[in-house]
Amino acid sequence: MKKELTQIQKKILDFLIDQKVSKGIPPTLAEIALHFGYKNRATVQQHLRALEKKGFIRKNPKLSRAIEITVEDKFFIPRPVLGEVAAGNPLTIYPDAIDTVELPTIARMPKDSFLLRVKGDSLKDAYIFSGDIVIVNPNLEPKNGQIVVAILDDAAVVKRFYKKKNEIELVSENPDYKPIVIDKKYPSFKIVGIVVGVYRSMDKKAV
Amino acid sequence: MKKELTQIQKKILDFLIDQKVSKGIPPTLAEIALHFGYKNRATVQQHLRALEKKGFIRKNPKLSRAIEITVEDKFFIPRPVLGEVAAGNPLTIYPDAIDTVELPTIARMPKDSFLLRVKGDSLKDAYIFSGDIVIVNPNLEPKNGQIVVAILDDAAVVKRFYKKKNEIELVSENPDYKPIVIDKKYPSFKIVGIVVGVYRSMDKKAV
DNA sequence: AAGTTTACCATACAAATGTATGGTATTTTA
DNA sequence: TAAAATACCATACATTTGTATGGTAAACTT
Repeated sequence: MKKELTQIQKKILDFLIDQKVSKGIPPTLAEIALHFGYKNRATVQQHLRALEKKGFIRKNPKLSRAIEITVEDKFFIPRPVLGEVAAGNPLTIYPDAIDTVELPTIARMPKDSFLLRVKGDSLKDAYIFSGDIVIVNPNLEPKNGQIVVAILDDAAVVKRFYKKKNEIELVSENPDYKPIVIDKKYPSFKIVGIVVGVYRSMDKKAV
Repeated sequence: MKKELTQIQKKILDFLIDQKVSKGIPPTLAEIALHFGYKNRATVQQHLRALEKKGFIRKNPKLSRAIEITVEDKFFIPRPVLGEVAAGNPLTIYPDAIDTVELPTIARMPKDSFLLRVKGDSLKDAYIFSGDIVIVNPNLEPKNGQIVVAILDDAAVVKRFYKKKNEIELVSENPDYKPIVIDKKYPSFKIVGIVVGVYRSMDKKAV
């Protein structure tokens, strides 16, 4: 049996994954048809049948929205990590995803938050370590003492944020690193978002 | 308007959250009715109407499974923390939930897993700290080097697991703590589960 | 050249689904 | 004590949904 997907089948699978990740629920046939402009559900039906035949999804017959995505591990869907962010010295942030993190299929990432993998050890006294995944919300105003992700000359850092009179100070918790002081008018400085959580999977830690 | 939930309404909300987290999709009215033993969907219908009236969910009319949970931030779902577990000296584990944690939906949380809050600093070299939430999966076999939760005489510890010839060694990463050595026939020793993830919220860290 | 796969369409239908309406009994609130 | 909310039940109905069947046209195997 041929296992490769056609262009359209791949687009539909992408849509299924995207819906499941962003909306939390798989779409109905009608919703898929609407999205792709099909005039009836039978067309979608055949694409799904092809996807199931090739082993990418499993359908629970008769139940609505019961499309299981069986690529890889059933539990996890790779999510892009948008870049690496330095806790010590700045690292470049990549325009495209540089890596993927295994997130559960059940996971629902809000559209406005994203993930970054931390490199470096300057935040070790804030208990964030190299390899950890930080959850970044770009739609929050930073308050003093919060940990933020900031862009400095095309590089990104994750540090604790302090607003002074005419400058902003980004401090590491690790005394080995000096605080970064930014004048408010510094052109290429931008707060990317607030770190709202840290997540670390233990999978790879076994010896 | 009264905002408090009745016992049954709370149970139904819990079920909605649980289904969304574990299955990824909210249930249909029929599925809820089946779970609670109701003979028809109209009963569920009224409970959902009450939940919506009190502002805990939002329904997208006419669409199947279109139940949005609107409690607090949609990003975080409250999950019970079953007890506290010692990374240093053993602590008692509580039979009922002692607290709830707003766990991000991105965190891996299989249905059979549960949460424990860590106290103590014996695992600080494994980057787990007092106050962190560990996600524990009780249905995995421990491998050498993995971090496990174990029960010793009605108290629980979280330590790194090493299986030797005739004994099991539970070691701290912190050199201040001596390893615990357990004979395989020790009666009240039991592995509770494997730590599959660590989560820490940043909310409270702002100064 | 013939067969298969792909990519759409249309129509039809049973089951699932959400919803409306009305009923009964108990508990809570005013 | 009366009114309102709660917690179930039953029946009914229009849509939604998944699915089956059959058709057309193009692209790609063999």
